[in-house]
Amino acid sequence: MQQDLEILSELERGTAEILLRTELVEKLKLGRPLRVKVGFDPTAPDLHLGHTVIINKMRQFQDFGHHIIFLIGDFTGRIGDPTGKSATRPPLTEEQVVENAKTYQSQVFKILDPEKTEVAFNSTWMSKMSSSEMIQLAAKQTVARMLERDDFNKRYKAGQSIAIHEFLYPLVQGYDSVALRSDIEMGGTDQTFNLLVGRELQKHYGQPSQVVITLPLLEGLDGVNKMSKSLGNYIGITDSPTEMFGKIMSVSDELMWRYYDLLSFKKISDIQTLRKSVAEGENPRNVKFLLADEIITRFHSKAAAQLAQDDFIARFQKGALPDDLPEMALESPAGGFPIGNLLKAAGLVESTSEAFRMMGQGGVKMDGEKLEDRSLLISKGTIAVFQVGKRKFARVTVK
RNA sequence: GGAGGGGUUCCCGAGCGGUCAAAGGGGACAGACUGUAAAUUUGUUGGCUCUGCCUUCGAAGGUUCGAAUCCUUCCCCCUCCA
Repeated sequence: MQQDLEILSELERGTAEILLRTELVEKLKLGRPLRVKVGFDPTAPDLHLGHTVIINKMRQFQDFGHHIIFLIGDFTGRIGDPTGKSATRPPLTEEQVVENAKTYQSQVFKILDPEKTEVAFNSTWMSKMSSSEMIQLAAKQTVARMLERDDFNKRYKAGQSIAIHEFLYPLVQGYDSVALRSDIEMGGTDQTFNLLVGRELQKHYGQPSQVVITLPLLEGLDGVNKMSKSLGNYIGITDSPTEMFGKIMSVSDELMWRYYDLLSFKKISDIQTLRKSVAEGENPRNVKFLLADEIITRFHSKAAAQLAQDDFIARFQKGALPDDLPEMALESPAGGFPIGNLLKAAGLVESTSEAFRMMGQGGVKMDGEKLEDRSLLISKGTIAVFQVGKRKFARVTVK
């Protein structure tokens, strides 16, 4: 009993909400592995730290002996989302789904134990569902209830469109819980509504309702929006150690604590100690170093983390060039390579116009020398390091 | 089915025949300052063979010396009524 309570407080750590907590306590007392379901969208196979908040929690359940179901929502992914609003997602092909699923697994298993994880695809049962069954499923929810969901509500009030199939997605997700007989479903706080639909549907299908556990959404590097690939404010778990280090260092001090809370495996008391030291004058940068070290060690290795830090110090405190400097040889047109074109060909800028803009702002350097002459021609045989802004470099050999 | 409103550059949003690559804000990027932090501040923000040229204002046609702005058809969104 005492032991159950200890487990409970560990499981509660870092969660946003548990509905209902009393039910969770009951379920934990059942003395059998609980079926914990978490769904993932197969359209974005590259995981970032935002996803790992929940994966870490899954790992925790796993460590306590529970059964983790990693559900891939391939059925909905294959239908696509032609709402029109959010940059029309093309439906995925079966091969793409399989491919994405593989990518997912290889990344997720950096945290989860593959031996103890069940991977499921909702197309297994959804693609067999007949249209009459689908309508029966739809009959179990009401439009008014759907409009309670925050984003639907806002869009409805703002006069934006809501396609019918969007109402179907929460139903499908909820039905997944029925199909899997899940005891617990976890998701981000933005999933609360969908997760609750699962509870209701299970009741309709004569099953005990799942406990819903929501986890906070991790803010992205901008500190405002949730971390997402499409916003470009993410730290991917396959990012190189140097990239990770740089991105973590660019996080604001305030956000750093948020990352500690949601991503670090350190004890809460240890994090408190760090906060205290900063309050007493410690440079927050050093605390950020520790965070970077922990995260890079998790996804790469301790050695890689150390190298990344050394590289960072050398580069930004001593002005050295990065280790992983891209090297390339570019074919020059006759008569010399116009600087704008060279920067574009090297991938340092999007367009020659941008190259000229950057030059006008003093953001372009060749071997450390600021370049300002936009008509500059780089002659064949030149080997030089070009830099645009603080973080874009390339060593170019002009052929 | 009927009536009305609307689709503008990354986003929001002005423009309603020439001076519009298109106000303003947001975001982003770059410079200064720093701890690749925040705040502040300066600037940039369609492309190119860059003092000029080319492409953009839902799509396609048309009127005009000239269209984001006018006309026609089409597509899409919203509101109210049925």
